[in-house]
Amino acid sequence: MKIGQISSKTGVSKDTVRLYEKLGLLTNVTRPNPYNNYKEYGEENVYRIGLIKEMKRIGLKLSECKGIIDALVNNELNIEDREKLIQSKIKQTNEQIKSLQQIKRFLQEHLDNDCAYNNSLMIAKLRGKQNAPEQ
Amino acid sequence: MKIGQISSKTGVSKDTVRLYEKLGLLTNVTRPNPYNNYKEYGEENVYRIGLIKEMKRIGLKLSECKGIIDALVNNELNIEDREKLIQSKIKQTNEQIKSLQQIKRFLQEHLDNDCAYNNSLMIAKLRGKQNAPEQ
DNA sequence: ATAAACAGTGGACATAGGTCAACGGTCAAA
DNA sequence: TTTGACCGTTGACCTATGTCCACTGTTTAT
Repeated sequence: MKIGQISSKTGVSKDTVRLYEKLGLLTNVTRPNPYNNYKEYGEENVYRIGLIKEMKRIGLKLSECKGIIDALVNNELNIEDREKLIQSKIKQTNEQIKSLQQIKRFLQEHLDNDCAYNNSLMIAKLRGKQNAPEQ
Repeated sequence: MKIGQISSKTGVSKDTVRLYEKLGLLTNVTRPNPYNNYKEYGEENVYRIGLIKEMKRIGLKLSECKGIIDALVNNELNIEDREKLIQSKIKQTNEQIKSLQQIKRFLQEHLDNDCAYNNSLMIAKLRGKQNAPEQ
């Protein structure tokens, strides 16, 4: 498919598709027609962009997205190295999940304190010298 | 404490401390000495910067960090609005956790396929037209 | 008293990740 | 065949998040 189609199919702009291509996040982009030099994008790039969107949404940088994708499809690595690479990505992901859960607990605690007696050590820590709120 | 001290205590550069202050992420920054105009940072800012670092690590932007901190300490909001704000942050956090778990499952699946028979639908989807790997 | 370390300000610069506009070529439908 | 939608390239521009530098003033150690 041409760039307009993959753009509307994935919901990212044509410029962004071109950027991702330039950054090496896409694959198998060809120019099959000798009379124009339109590029041709296959379905795997739709899939890649979808995955990139998902990873970006949770805060991964494009270079990290590329790292993951490359780890998954890299033909040059032998099985052991690829396995190690993916294991390390999984570890990173686990750590991020833990951090998020911590933040969630943190928020939840604030919420509980708000409802109960509106006085939390953490609020105090964030607020500093101000007086306790009264509302 | 002065900027050098909070900088080394938190591990972020002085410039970054100044940037965070300018962006409204810190609080209670004063200039207690009338003869110099050195700024004074309290312990609550150490705590804030630590929290910011944690949130940044998992991909939150500074504006989002500010959103969360403000939601937690905002005195202007009444309890209901603050509760709603925090609830929405918790919801966002939950969605991020789900995404991460999906990516983790995704990685795990690749790993399993790698070990088992090195041939996965998803790898194929990412790879596109290339031949199946043989290694 | 003087040098070194520290502080503040302003502005330039850097990188990531895009977005947009201009220009010229191409395709498709009326 | 002409018009409008599409494509590629280039380069400017934008926000976010910092970093660095020059200049000035202050504090501290010797």
